[in-house]
Amino acid sequence: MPYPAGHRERVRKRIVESARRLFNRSGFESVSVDSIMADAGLTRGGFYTYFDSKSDLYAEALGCFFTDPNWKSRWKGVTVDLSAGAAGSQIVHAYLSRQHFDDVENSCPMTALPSDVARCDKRVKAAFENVFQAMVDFLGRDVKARGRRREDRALAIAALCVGGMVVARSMNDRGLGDRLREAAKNVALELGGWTVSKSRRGR
Amino acid sequence: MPYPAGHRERVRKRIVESARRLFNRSGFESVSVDSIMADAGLTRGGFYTYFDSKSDLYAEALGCFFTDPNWKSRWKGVTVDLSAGAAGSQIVHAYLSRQHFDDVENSCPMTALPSDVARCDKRVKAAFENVFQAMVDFLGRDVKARGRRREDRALAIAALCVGGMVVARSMNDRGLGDRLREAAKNVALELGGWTVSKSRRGR
DNA sequence: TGTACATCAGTGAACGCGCGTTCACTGATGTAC
DNA sequence: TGTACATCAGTGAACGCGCGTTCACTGATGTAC
Repeated sequence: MPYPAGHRERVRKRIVESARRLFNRSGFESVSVDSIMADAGLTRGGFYTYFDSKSDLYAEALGCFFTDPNWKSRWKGVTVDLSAGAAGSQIVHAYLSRQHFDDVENSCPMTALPSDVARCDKRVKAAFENVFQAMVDFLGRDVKARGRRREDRALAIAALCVGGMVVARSMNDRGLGDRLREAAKNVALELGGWTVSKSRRGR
Repeated sequence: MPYPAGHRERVRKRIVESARRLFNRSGFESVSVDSIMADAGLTRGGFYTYFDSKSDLYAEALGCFFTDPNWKSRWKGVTVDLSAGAAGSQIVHAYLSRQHFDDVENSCPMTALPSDVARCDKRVKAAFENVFQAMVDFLGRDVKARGRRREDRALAIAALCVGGMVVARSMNDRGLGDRLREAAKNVALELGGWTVSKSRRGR
């Protein structure tokens, strides 16, 4: 058994990480297997001993967003502490933050890749679905409403976060993007029943 | 002056239409100039007498969504009549309809292409921005609130429509997609102050 | 009405390039003795 | 401790292919006479 135990595991993880960042930045088509392997410090030839296809890796890179225990502090200066209560409000603030807006590489894949995924195969969509479902579950526990209305609002808040962010990223005018994130944040907090005092509305 | 007057204009329009449909279906990278020209009944060689680059055509195809006066009846069985009042409610219903969900080719580009656009150049983003701004303007006139709150809600309703649709398209589970569209619709109507009687909530 | 002609919309072969994937090979490693 | 060896992680050349773009050419057209 040459090479230390766990070596393969660690290298594999490094490839997935490189892929996640590069896919987030450039989408599925524009990232080559070559560039992923180079980013991970390897050459293209070894790729197919780790993954069956580029598409396979894509599904894995996409799905690992909430699986990775580090997601809660992925955006610099923004952390989410689910044990501290008001998790829903924290997620909304973090998701629609300027830090998340700017940090494309560590972006939530729902913001960076949704229209890519809509054209992909079932495994990729399944991974996307899991990410969305996880977000809705986190939000839902905290929504101040009951039954159907609670479900509706959890789904809507998630859609609002994703929609606000994805549209903001697709515009030239940074100011308009800021306004949009701000509006989405205000309305999302209102929908969750997490509205804060007026003095904090400016930021 | 060989060829009838307006011939060039008409052919050009046909190319943009083909491009719009194909880009909506497969995104920027996966559609070739060849396939667009073939779809328009031409061969690849002529392309560059009409457009400077593939990217140029993309920007134009994207921007023409609300410019084309036919957008109000783009999805089969769903029409929007802005003169009839309650335009906001109509837009929300149309945007989040199953018809829009299914009709990818005639989809709003904000639903079909947002993460593509986020990686494109300024001209493409400018076109996207115009589409979004147009939608927000249509909605804003009708929102039952005032001042800053009205603006916030118009922006949020638009983001909710786009987000709900784009996420629904990226999932495997059609049922979950239906639930999401439904929830987004309910919440969007509530935000606009356009809530209808309980009996219509099922559909 | 019929013919010769100039125009230019459209053609299709060709360019260099980068892609996903395969495969025969190399060489760094831990192990056995 | 030192050496020979089997293993297998990683290499890089090669495959066929489709891409965006260019360009010398063709042939359908309206016009002039």
